[in-house]
Amino acid sequence: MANDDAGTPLPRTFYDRPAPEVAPDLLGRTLRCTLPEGTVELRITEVEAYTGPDDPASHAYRGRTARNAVMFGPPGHAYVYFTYGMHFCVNMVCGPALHPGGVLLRAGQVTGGADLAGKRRSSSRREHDLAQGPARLAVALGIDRAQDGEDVVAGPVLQLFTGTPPAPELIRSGPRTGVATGADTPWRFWIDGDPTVSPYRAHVPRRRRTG
DNA sequence: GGTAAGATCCGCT
DNA sequence: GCGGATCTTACCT
Repeated sequence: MANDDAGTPLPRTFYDRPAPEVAPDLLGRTLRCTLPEGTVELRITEVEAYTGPDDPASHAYRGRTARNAVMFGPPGHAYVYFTYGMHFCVNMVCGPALHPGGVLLRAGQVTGGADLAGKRRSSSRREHDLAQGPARLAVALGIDRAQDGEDVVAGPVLQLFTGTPPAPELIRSGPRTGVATGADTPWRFWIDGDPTVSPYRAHVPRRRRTG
């Protein structure tokens, strides 16, 4: 479970910067989720940055609501939201004082508690897709709405450690996945060549079900 | 009070 | 490669 390579906890100041700056810095970090069921650890391999009023794709774009309130709070907390009627996604809240926003965790390599992660991800066939995609990552870690607002600096449920960041030349960036607006903004970051990175998909509006 | 669209995933073809 | 699942949120009247 506990990984000796996890390193030391990331301090609050790590998150107190604009999301697009924090996002690439999160690659290679170790995220640990400790629940009564057990502990799962993963190495972050793919992220996306979202900011505030200047970012039409961000949940914070239209101001504070009950759903996105955590994004407007102090940095270093988890913003967990429910989408598509069935999926949870996890963000790290960044520098809200000056730049309300967060970083969506899109994929990771499970490095600890793979048995438990695999149990939760029963449809997973291979190790590399245990946390390949934001909703899969949340399932593998056991994260749902109960973790919305969790402090990822103080813990005790979610904690981030220094881990082993990739060499700078392995960090790639490109347009964000599945967003309707601001798709030209290269705020998706991933580790080049990592098998756990999710495939890019452009946004496709879903047609209303014809009655 | 009604409705359209969504920071997605899975199974089937 | 394509379409269905499933429900919350936010915007419109």
